Order: sequence, then structure tokens, then C-alpha cells
Amino acid sequence: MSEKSSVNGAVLRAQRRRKQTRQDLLTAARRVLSRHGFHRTKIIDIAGEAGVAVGTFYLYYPTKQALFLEMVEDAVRLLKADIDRLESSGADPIQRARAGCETFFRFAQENRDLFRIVFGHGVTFHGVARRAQELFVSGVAANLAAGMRAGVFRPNRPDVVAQAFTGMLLQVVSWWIEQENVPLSEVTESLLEFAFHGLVVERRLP
Amino acid sequence: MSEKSSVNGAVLRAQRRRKQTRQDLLTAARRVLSRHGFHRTKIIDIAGEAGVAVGTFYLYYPTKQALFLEMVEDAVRLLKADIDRLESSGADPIQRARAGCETFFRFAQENRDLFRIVFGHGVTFHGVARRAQELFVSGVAANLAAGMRAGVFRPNRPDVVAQAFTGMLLQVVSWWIEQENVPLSEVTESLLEFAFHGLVVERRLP
Amino acid sequence: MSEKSSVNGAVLRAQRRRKQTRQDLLTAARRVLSRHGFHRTKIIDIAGEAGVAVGTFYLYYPTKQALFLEMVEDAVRLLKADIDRLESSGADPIQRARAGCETFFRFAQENRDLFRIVFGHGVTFHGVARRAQELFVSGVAANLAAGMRAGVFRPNRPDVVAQAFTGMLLQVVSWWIEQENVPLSEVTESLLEFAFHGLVVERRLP
Amino acid sequence: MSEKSSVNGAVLRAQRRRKQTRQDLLTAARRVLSRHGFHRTKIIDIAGEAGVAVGTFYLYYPTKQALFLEMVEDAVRLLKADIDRLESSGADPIQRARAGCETFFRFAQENRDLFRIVFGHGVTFHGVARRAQELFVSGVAANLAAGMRAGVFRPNRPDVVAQAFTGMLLQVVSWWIEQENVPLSEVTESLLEFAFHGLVVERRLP
DNA sequence: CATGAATGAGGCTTCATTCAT
DNA sequence: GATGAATGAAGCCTCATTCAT
Repeated sequence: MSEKSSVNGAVLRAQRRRKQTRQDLLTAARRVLSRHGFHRTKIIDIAGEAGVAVGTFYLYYPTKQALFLEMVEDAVRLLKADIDRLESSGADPIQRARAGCETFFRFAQENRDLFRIVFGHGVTFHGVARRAQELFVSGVAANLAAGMRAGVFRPNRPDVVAQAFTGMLLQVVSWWIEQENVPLSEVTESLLEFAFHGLVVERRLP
Repeated sequence: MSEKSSVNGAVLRAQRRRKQTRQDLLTAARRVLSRHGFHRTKIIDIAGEAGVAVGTFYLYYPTKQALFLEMVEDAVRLLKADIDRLESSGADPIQRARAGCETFFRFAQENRDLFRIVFGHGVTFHGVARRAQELFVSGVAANLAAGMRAGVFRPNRPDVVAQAFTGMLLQVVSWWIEQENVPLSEVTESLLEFAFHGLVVERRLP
Repeated sequence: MSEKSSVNGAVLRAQRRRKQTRQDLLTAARRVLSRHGFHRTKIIDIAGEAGVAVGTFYLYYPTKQALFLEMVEDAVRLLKADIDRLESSGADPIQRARAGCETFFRFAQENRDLFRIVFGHGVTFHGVARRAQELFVSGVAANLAAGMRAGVFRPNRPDVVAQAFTGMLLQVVSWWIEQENVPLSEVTESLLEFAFHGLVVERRLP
Repeated sequence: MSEKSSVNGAVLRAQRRRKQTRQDLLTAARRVLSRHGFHRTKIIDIAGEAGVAVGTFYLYYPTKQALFLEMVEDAVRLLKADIDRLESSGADPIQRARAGCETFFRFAQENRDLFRIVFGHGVTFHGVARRAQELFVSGVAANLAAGMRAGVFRPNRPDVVAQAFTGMLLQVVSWWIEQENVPLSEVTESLLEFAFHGLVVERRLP
């Protein structure tokens, strides 16, 4: 038995180590990719940043694409989890829009590198990234349509507004993430005030 | 005299031919770049699409970058010209925002390929393209700030709102340009309605 | 008859013009080749320097090689003519060696560019050039052998000394041709003094 | 410990392999360059001769130039070492000239390919090679001047004679290196006899 | 004849991927 | 598993040469 358990121990240790190396590669890839983008990032750079040899990279990922794919999928999964959590909370479209916004900002803040890679400009827009975005847009569209039906949101084309809303969100987050010292609360406040009430001062009749 | 004029004729013909080839290359480059993006486009693809040999490309542009640069600069110049024209027309911030929007849509419609290359996703975001965008954003910010000072626009952070406004514009145009049969007027209408009045139905107190 | 002679005149004029263009190309080629060497010289440079178009070059020379060949052959012919002239003059090996030297220097002076191209360093040593040199060496060897047989020159291996003599000549001329203000007479004097009497001070027995 | 030492073993083996490949490339480069000269030698030729793929070349040298440079520098270093060794031995200018000659011949014999590349004709004369030669010439000039001051060498312009001496040396070695069955001793003998006593039979007055 | 735009083979270089150790 | 040297396909660019005008 002692032998068996020691063998077990070895296996476990090996598995843990594998997982660790994989994690190192992922982290390294995030850093390097978010700095230089997909095309200017060489496998050797990622391996170097992770402190392993080139060959090792290929023990964990079959191609450069595959790594990229996994990263995007990770990002999408993370973001989706955040968003799903708020799905369940309340059904007020306004609250949901607000929450969606905040979720997005929080996600960007917590996964700066990942965000830069998947949504950021300065990076090739991959098919994967595009699909991720489309998913997001359709979620937004659904919420908008619901809000309009409920009479909470002004009637409009949900498809157009969903694109617009997503575009503004992405752009503002992309911009904000590169700024120093612009408080999150202030940005979301501004953004939501604009999204909810628009630009124009409504003139009340007497 | 006959010799001289025939020589002149030859020179003119050569010049015309040069111009034609240059134009062919430019057109080909637009098509191919807008289809495949910067990195996946090979010089040989552009030359092939233009119906010339590789070497010919280099008679007109020193590198792929240089061609790309020229195209972006062209696009920026065209767009800027359109925008400058409306600068002069009226000073009402609302009218200007509306006109800016429409200009942008019209530009995209008339220069579909160029737009895809410079502003579209699915394409590497080059430093040049980024700078073009920043220029645009700052123009928007100026108009917004003016409108706020004039009391026409609701007070807000112009920097944030400019990013948001630009983002929505870009996203919607990028989306629209790939659609068939979505009438321009309807899209701009939707977009401006959203941008001006926001999402939320204002409830009047009795 | 008048028609015929005018036609004749035209033909003559054309021939003269052809000859002129050919000469222009040759002169241009000398200049450019002697500046940049064979490999770094482009046809377009030669044509440009000659004030004609690229295509014109190929009306006179079938290839770049051919031009180079002709230049080298010209040089050899010129040099050979100079040397032959002195062949006939006197038969004293010492006088001939002296005259050979002086001829070589004079040739280099009068055909600076050509010399640089054919004999100079800094330029690819082409097969043609090598053969020219071998010819020269064998001429020298013959003279040396004659002088030795006549008891005027110290007995030695003519093949080795011919190489040595040629080498010193080439090297000194190549060096001298790049100097400013080193009088020809002084150089030949030095060189011949060395070649004739060697380095060492002969000690006479009492 | 076994793991560590096996890792160490791997590292050492890799280092040895690297060194071997580098050496293979160097040897191959010598062979090919000395056969075809700088311009007609393609990277692929060198790699092929070394039995590796093109890419491998670039693991060791950034460009063809760089390899060439290293080879020339190697040659210069080797030759300089040989010459420095004799610097220290004796100070008799005659002995030194003789020793210099012999050193040069020995070097050419032992580094046939290298010599052909750096000093040989049939090869582009690179800036590096030229500088190497100039160094050599100035060493010769110094020795000559010393000999003249000491009254051992006939008075003359040291600059001219240094060029001449170097030229004869280079030419004779270049010639000799391509010959079969010309004994070294005989060639140096001939050369030195010529260099020391010149061509002309001195006639003693009674 | 002259022109100069066009050609495309050929050389250089990079880097994702493989593989022997 | 890990290593890193080796691979070679693929892309960029040059320039001697051709050819339509």
C-alpha cells in the first residue's frame, strides 16, 4: 500500500505541476499578447515569459491559434458567468442595463490583459472575438426589446440600439482601461446618464 | 515637330498608364485588404488582384505598410473633407451631431472597402487608424462641450460621452455596412433618437 | 541622286548617333562601375548616368556582363598597345622592365576608372580580369627569362619573380592612383630602384 | 541528484551540439566562399554544404555579412598572432623580412580557404579585408624604415616599397597556393632573393 | 531607335512547428 | 515531461531583362 500511495502521490504531484505550467503559459501569453497583439507575439516570447522552452509550449497547446482560442473562450466564459449572475437578479430592464454595464467594467478591470486581447483595439479582431461580441450584442438586444415592450424604454429598433449600446460600452471601457486615475464610478455614472437620458435637454411645456 | 509631338504623346501615354496601374493597385488593395485584413493580405495577392506582377507593386509603393498608410490617409482626408463641409453649416450642436452622423454613414456607404479597412473590426487596428479615430473623438468632444455650455445638451463629462458617441457610431456603421436592405434613413433615425433622448421613458409629473 | 545622298546623310547621322550613345554608355559605365563595383552597380544607374533609358542599354549591350567584358577587353587592348609599342623599342631587358613599369603607370593615370575596374581591389575579380592579368604576367616572365639568359638579371625562377614583379606593380599602382600629390616620377623611381637592386645594401669586400 | 546530473548532461550535450553546428557552418562557409566568392555564395549553399537547413544558418549568424566578418576577423587574428610571435624574435630587419615572408606563406598553407577568401583575388575585396591589408602594409613599412635607418636596407621611400613588398608577397602566395608541387622553400627562396637583391646583376668595378 | 513600365526568377529572412535527446 | 536545436514553407524585396508603345 505504501508503494501505491507514493505512486499516487507522484501522479498527483505531476498533475499539479502540469496544471501549474499550463497556468504559467496562460499568464505569460496574456501579458505578452496584450502588449504586442497576436501577430507580433512569437511563441518563443510566450515560452520565454513563462520560463519554459519552446517545445514545452507545444505540450500544452497544439498551435498558437489554439492558445488564443482558449484565452478568448476563457474570457467569454468569465464574462458570461458574471453576466448570468445578474440575469437572475431582478427583472427591471433599467437595473439590468445598469448592472450589465457595471459588470462589463468590473470584468475589464479585473482582467485587464484579457480584455485588451479580446475586445481591445490594437489587436487583430479574430473570428472568435467577433462571435463573442455577437453573443453579447444579442443579449443586450433581448433586454432592450423586453424593456420596450414593458414601456420602460422608448420604442426603437432593438437591433440598432443594441449595436449602439454595445459600441459605446466597448469604446468607453477600452478608453478607460488605458487611463490612469479616472474613477470607475464616475465613468459608469456618465455613461449611464448618457445612455438612459440621451444628449438633449428636454424642454417641458409650462 | 512631328517627332516632338509624337515624343510628347509617348510621354503622356506613359504617364496615363502609370496613373492607371497605380489606380488598379489601389483598387485591388482596397478589395483584398477589406476582405482579409492587413496581415493575411500578401503583396502577391494585391498584385494578382490588380492583374500585375509582384515587382510592379514595388514600382509604386515601397512596402505594404506604405500602401496601407496612403489608403488610411486617403480615407481620413476624404472623411475630413466631408466633415469640414458641415463644420461651416450652422452652429447648432444638435444639427451638427445629426449632420456628423449622417456624414459618417454616407462616407461608409460610398467608401465601403476603405471604411472596413480603417474603422472596421476584423482588421488590425494600426497606429494610423487609431490616430484617425482619436482625431474624430476629439472633434466630437468639442461639439459636445459646446452644446453643454450652451445648455442644449445635458451636462456630463464630454470625454466619456465623446468616446461613447464615437463607439456607438462606429459599431452601428460597421454593423450596418454588412447588412443588406437596412435603409440608411431608418438606421440614422434610430441611432439619433437613442443618442438624443436615451433609453428611458421620462415620466412627467402631473 | 539628291534623294539618295540625303538618305545616305541620314544613315551617316544615325550611325554617328549610335556610336555616340554607345560611347556615352561606356563612359557612364566606367564612372559608375569604378565607383561602386560590379555588383552594386545597377543597369539603371548606368543608363541614368548616360542620360538614356534602361531599354536603350540593351540596344547596345546584350547583358551587364557583356558591357563589363567589353570594358575589360578595351582596357587590355589599350594596355597591350602601349606595351607592344615598347616591345619594338630596344631589346635591353632592363630598359624593357623600366619601360613596362612606366607604361603601366601611365596607363593607370590615363585610364583611372578603367584601371580601377579591371585591376583595382574593391571590385570583384572577374574571370576576364584574371586572364588579362595572366597574359601580363607571362609577358613579364618572358622578359625576365631573356634577361637572365643574357646575364643581365640575376638567375632566379622566372615564374616566381614574374608574379612578384606583377604583384608589386599592381599594388603600387593601385595605391598610387588613390593618392593625391605623389609625383609619378618619384614613385616609379622608388619602385624600380627596389625592383632592380633589392632591399639589401651589398657589402663590397675590400 | 540523478535528475540534476542528467539535466546537466543534456545541457552539456546541447552546448556541444551547438558548437559542432557552428563549426560545421564555419567550415562549410570557408569551402564555399573560397570557391565562389562572396557574391556568388548563397546562404542556402553554405547551409547545404554544412548539411543543415537554411533556418539553421540564422541561428548562428544574423546575416551573410556577419559570417564573412567573423571569418575575416578570425583570419586576421590568426595571422596577427603568427606575426606577433616573430615580432619578439630578433630585431634584424633582414631576418624579420624573411620571417614575415615565411609566416605569410605558412599561414596561407595552413589556412588555404581562409586565405583565398580574405586575400585572394576572384573575391570581392571587402572593406574589412582591405583594412586587414592596410594593417599589414603599415607593419611592413615600419620594418623597412627601421632597416633603412640602420643602414641595412638601401635608402628609399618606405611607403612605396612597403606597397611593393606587400603586393609581391600577396601575388606570389596567391599564385603559389593554387599550384601543385611547387615546394615552399624554393618559392620563398626565390622571392627573398628577388626582394633582397633585386633583378639586376651588380657589376663590380675592378 | 528610344522609352520606361512591367516582369518574375531568385535571394534573404522569419518563425510556427517538429523531433532527437 | 522538458528541452532547444533544427526545419523549411512562406513572405518580402531586388533588379536584370523584356516588350508594348
